[in-house]
Amino acid sequence: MVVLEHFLPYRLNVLASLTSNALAQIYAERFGLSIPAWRVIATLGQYEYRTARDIAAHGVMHKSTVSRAVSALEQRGLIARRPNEDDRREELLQLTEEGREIYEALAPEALAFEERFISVLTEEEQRVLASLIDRLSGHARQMAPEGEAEG
Amino acid sequence: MVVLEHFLPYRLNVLASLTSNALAQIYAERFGLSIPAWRVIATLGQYEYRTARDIAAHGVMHKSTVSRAVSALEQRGLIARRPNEDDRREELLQLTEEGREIYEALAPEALAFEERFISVLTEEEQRVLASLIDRLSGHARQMAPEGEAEG
DNA sequence: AAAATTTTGTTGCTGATGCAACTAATAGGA
DNA sequence: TCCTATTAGTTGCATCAGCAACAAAATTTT
Repeated sequence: MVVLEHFLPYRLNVLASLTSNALAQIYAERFGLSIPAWRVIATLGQYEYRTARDIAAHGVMHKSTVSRAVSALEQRGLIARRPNEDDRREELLQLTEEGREIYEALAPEALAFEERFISVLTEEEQRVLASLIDRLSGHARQMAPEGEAEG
Repeated sequence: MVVLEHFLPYRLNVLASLTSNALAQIYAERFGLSIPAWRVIATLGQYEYRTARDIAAHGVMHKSTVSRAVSALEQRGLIARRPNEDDRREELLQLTEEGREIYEALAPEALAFEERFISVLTEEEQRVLASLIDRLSGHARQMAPEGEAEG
């Protein structure tokens, strides 16, 4: 018999949703950003220039999700696109000044949230958790090669 | 700076999505069930009689999600509703014979998937992971009291 | 060099989700 | 008892996700 409360995929989903929703509230209420938008901004904050394709891979999102998030962010003036002259299929994306300001306001809050969230665990437990997640993710990717994750 | 690959909420989401998608494929392709539908069936498989409200709480789903899943399952003849004579706002739900057959075919597959999925970890690591997830979930619930999780 | 294939990114469509408003039933208070 | 508040469940609405089809550009094959 499957006891839902003990079923690992279920529990992972519940935990991920709890944290995701709590975080999304910060993104949305304070900065009007969706989770995909946040991932785009976080990627560009980290790497300066990236293409939509890179961002999708980095943020584990579907390319259409990224495309729409990028459009919205561009309209809001938070990121800028510039065609790549060497390969005109691609566009290089980067944060505008305003985009970077938002990133720099948001990043510490995201990290503070993570810190608060994970503070029930000891440092050692945090390391163990990170390692277990890594191994499970690697294994899960092998089990189901294709596919992007939620946004 | 937020390094997405190291950011715990992000990593939890990716892992949960990976497992969820892989599992959902089994539910969907083999039995035509969505995740909410699976949770309803799993709950009724476990408890026999339940109200929609119980199922929502047990499966951490929004009541509208449960309502629609229940309607669909009823139409397919997998569950039956019976008004509670003592409180006619409620309806008691239970699996039909066909519903139970599906549950009994699906449950072992779900458990086998879980087993395969978690088999990269030792028994001891599995226990540790379960405990860490429990503590984090409990803590996350305190941080953001309201709210249901994905379906 | 022409044709076929692959790749980047966009968009129409469909289905799912959560919120909020609603109905019906019950419980509680004056 | 009547009036209000709460609760179970449904449904309209807006949003959002992913798929698949597509256009444009680059790459590979012959």
